[in-house]
Amino acid sequence: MKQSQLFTKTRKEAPKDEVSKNAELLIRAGFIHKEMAGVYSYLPLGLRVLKNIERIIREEMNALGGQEVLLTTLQNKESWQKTGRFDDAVIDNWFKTKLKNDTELGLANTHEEPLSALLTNFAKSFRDFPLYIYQIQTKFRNESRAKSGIMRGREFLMKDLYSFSRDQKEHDVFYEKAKNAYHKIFTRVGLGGQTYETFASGGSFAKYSHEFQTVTDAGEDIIYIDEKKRIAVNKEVLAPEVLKELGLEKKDLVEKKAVEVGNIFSLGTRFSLPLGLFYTDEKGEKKPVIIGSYGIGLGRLMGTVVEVLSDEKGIIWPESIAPFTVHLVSLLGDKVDVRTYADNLYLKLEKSGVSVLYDDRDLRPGEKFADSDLIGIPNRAIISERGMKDDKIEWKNRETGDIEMIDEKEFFRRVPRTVHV
RNA sequence: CGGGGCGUGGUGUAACGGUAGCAUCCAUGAUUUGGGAUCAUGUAGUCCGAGUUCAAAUCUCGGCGCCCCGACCA
Repeated sequence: MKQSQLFTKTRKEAPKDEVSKNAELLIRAGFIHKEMAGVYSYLPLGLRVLKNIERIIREEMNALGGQEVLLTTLQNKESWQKTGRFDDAVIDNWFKTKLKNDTELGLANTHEEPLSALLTNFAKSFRDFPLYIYQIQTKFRNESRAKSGIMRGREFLMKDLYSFSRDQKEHDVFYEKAKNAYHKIFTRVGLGGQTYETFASGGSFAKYSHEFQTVTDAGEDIIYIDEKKRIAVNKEVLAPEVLKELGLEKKDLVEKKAVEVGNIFSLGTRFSLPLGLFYTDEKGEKKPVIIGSYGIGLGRLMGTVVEVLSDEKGIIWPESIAPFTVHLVSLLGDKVDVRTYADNLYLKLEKSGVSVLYDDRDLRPGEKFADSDLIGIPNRAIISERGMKDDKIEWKNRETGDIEMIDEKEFFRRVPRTVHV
């Protein structure tokens, strides 16, 4: 894409109504626009990042055997009444609305009930299970206090996977697989080193749930990390008997602030019983389905990457989710041949499928570099008179700042051709 | 939901109760071109509603909005 055609602009100054680093940088660089507290629009650059995150998650969910669906945003209250969760006293952050005839509806808050109820139409035999069903869909939660930019909003994109197993053992095996898939996802988006599998409160059907916590001061949670074992315990369950059970010792634990980028938990028969999700086994016996749920907030994940991977100049995207993998920057001056060469190089890159943002704007170098640092594309290729006199392209790494002068052949060897939006 | 702070051009900021200023962005022109250039000209603003006052961006009350701390977070 040509940068001259990008409708967004960068800003030199941070918006006064944002304090969090993720919102500040993402707004300054033109990735997102704040519509109201806790509600953000994704602009071209931001949407590309979101789509890349989505692609990685989708790949891992499919590898788990997940089937993708898209459930509705408007929700019938019937199934929620069966589980007792339509009551505001039970879930206090519902957005609710009404049909013209006064029928009450819920706006998508989560989907255990609708999906379980839906499944009763299809899955009835032991032969139909296990099932792993997921979606990437907008959730609405009436948070009493939105905060931290895109990390805690009232409207946000979420991947939610639900597992439907025939018994606890089958559930447990999948649960472990899902854990591994989650580790892969966080590693692939560049947060592997800072993200810990964390024991948290499990609710009524399991002793623990598992959170994936990324260490950052922007986090809301306090976790205790055993760095050697690479696991952590959420403060909410920290107790001597818990540590003993998990084989951890207090002296090995380090307290850190962290943000919950994902969570998985076992729901047992909490939803299958009231909603009538049963199957008939080999012997003709009717049994309740064991359910698990597995969530990742995409916007929160994107915000966390910005919190963790940025410097004083701007964002430093990992290649896997960067809006583009290469930022081609031409320093025009009045040299026509620089423009011609850069234009041609851009066309060649596009043709060979490289995800490239071409800064073809007629601006001074300082402004172009500042924008490039802010936007944070991992690889920068600078075309200038200086390089062209030796037939070289300047290849700069956003993270390290390292610069190499390389020829076009080497340049084409280096440009990433990863699957990318 | 409790507490605190704050609302001034698109953005960021100033103005004792007394002429709403600066910077940036945007538009036009000129000079510039390796780290957010310079000059000139132009466009554009006091969140909403009441009240006090000769006079309100400024004081009072109400509303709306935003941020932060805490509570909450299926």
